[in-house]
Order: sequence, then C-alpha cells, then structure tokens
Amino acid sequence: MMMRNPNNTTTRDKNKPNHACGGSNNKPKLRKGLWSPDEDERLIRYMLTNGQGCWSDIARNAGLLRCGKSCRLRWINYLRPDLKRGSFSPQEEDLIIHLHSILGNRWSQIATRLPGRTDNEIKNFWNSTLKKRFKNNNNTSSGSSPNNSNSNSLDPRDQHVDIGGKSNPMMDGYHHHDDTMIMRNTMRTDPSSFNFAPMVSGVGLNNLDPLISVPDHNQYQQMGNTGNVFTGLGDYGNAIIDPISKGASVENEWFLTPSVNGNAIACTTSNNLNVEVLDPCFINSKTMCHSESFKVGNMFSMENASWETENPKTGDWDLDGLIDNNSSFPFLDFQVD
DNA sequence: AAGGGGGCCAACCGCTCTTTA
DNA sequence: GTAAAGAGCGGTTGGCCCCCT
Repeated sequence: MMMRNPNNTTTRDKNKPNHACGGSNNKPKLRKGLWSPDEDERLIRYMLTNGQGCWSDIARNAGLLRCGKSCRLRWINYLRPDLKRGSFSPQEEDLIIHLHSILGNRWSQIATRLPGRTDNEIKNFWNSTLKKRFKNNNNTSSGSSPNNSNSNSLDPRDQHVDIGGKSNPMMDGYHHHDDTMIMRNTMRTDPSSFNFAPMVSGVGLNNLDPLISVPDHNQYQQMGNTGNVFTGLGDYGNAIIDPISKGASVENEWFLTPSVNGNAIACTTSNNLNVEVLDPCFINSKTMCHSESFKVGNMFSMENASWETENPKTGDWDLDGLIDNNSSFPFLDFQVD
C-alpha cells in the first residue's frame, strides 16, 4: 500500500479554504491529509467500542483533530473490519462492468452490491483500469465484437447494437448513456423467418445487450418451448418473458415485466405469430409498470421508430427493487383494452 | 544509475440530500 | 415552513511508487 507522509500538507490544503471541515479561528486546527497510525488506532478503538454515531461527536470523543467527515471517510474506505483487501477478482470485474452499465457512476450503489468493496475503491478501479480497457477495446476491436462501438465514447452503454455482426433493421438500436436521449427500435419477429437465438441475445440477455455487456452468463437462457418466443432469465436477473408460455392466447395480449437492468420489457402476441418485444430502455420503469395512465398503445406506436424520451432519469427507477430481485420477478400482467 | 512519465489510490472538495430543531 | 447541521456522494487532486528509457 502506497502511503504518503502523514505529516505532509498538500498545496491544495494550503491554498483553499476548508469549507467542509471547519477552520474557524476559535477551534483547534483540524488535521488534514494522510492519517497516522495513531489516528487510525484511536478511530478503530472508538468505533469498535461505541459503534457508529454522529461523526462530529466521534471525531471529538475519540480525541481526533479531524472533522467528522474525514473520520467517516477513513472508517468507511479503509478501517472498517469487513473490508476486502487486494485486487478485484474477474467475477468482481464482471459485476462492476455490469452494474456500471445499469447504474452509471453511482459508485455507492455499485459498492453495496460488492461486499467488502468501497465506492471509492470501485471508482478508482473503474477510472484507472476498466475505463482504459474499454478505450483500448474501442481502438482495437472491429466488426462483431459486442463491445464494438460506433461512437467514440468510453462508456460501454454507448454501443450500437449489432446482432451477429450484421445490422438488423428489425432489431437495430442505439443507447446513449447521458440520460438525455435513449432510443431503440421496436422489434417484431416473425417466427417463420426469424432465427431466435440472436434475438434472445439482443433483447436483454447478456453480452449482446449494450446494457449488459457481461459475457458468459447465459446459463439461465432458455428458448421458449412454444417455438415462438423465448423465456429467459439472465444471470443478473434481466428477464424476458414469453407471452405465449404465460398464457397469452389472444391477439395483442400484453405482458409487462421489469427487467433488472432497468428495462421494462413488454411482450405481446400478434395473431399468435408475431411477437413484439419492446425495450424502452430508459423510460421510467415504475411508470411503465404501475402508472394507470400508461398506454401500451404508446409503446406500440413506437414500432420501427426511434424516439426520444422527454427526460429519462435513471434516478426515477426503483433500481434497488429491480436489481435486488434477481431470482423472482414480479411479473406484471398487462392487458390491452 | 538517474530521472521522467504514468498509474494507483487515499483523501479532499463541493455539492445535494436528509434530518433536526 | 424554514434554516442549519449532518451525512453522503461523485469528481478531482496530487503524492508516492514503479517502470521505462
């Protein structure tokens, strides 16, 4: 572990006012910079004895000349006994990439799903390693790579969906990650002429889905036994339902299901031949699933057309519910009038 | 061997959100 | 209802270390 000299004060420390950690003339000057072993020991001893409370009180009661904020950071990112040390495992890397594709730079939310890892650690890992890796992939990959991007973005979500290396006009889509514009075409398949495998991959299962980008997690992938559609549950819970196996028997019977990756997926039958799967991506999944005002017709009208959502904010989602519920989705039936 | 550049990562900043009085 | 304080978050900085030349 690289350590700076705890006695050092950075230029930034010297030149900038300390808004966050006091700095009042009446109070003893608070220490900044690296923590000394003695400070660590004081904080550990206090936390183990008294537990977490008001951080300002902790700093004071532990006899530390630190602001509460600094104590909190030190404890959470370094001293906590349940922290995992060492480099990230490939599984953790996969999970970080996957979660980042869903959550973006919400490091704290990503960290809650990697026990023993801190948001700071993950953020640093992403910025120093994974981001660079994506950049290199973009520079060197060509054609059929799932990570191949038509944009210059480093963000794995900015990926053109290219099924099997060939652009499929029925399944083409593009994701833009910046919360302002997401579009993806409706998909319509005719089972008499369509090869389902790429569809399954392209819709929401794993590595061909620009929102997923996690290879080798297809173990739950199933083909629908109707031969018409598919039923799938990705390793991380991204679900796709087979409307026919769910009992759809009439034309235009719709089913909605929230996907863990934030996509609310709608399935329907049309003459029991075509299957519509809509992946509105960044549209508020709560609205889709729960709002009475939501009209399936709105989705239907988007068929074969890209669209812009008004203001799709990832923060609107019940991501906790979606992501945590990996194994049993509350499939929500949705009946068209 | 020296030194310069780049990577890593601890820790800070500034902001927003939440809680409390 | 509102202001202040506390907590938490993401972005950023910069010191230390390693590696390459």
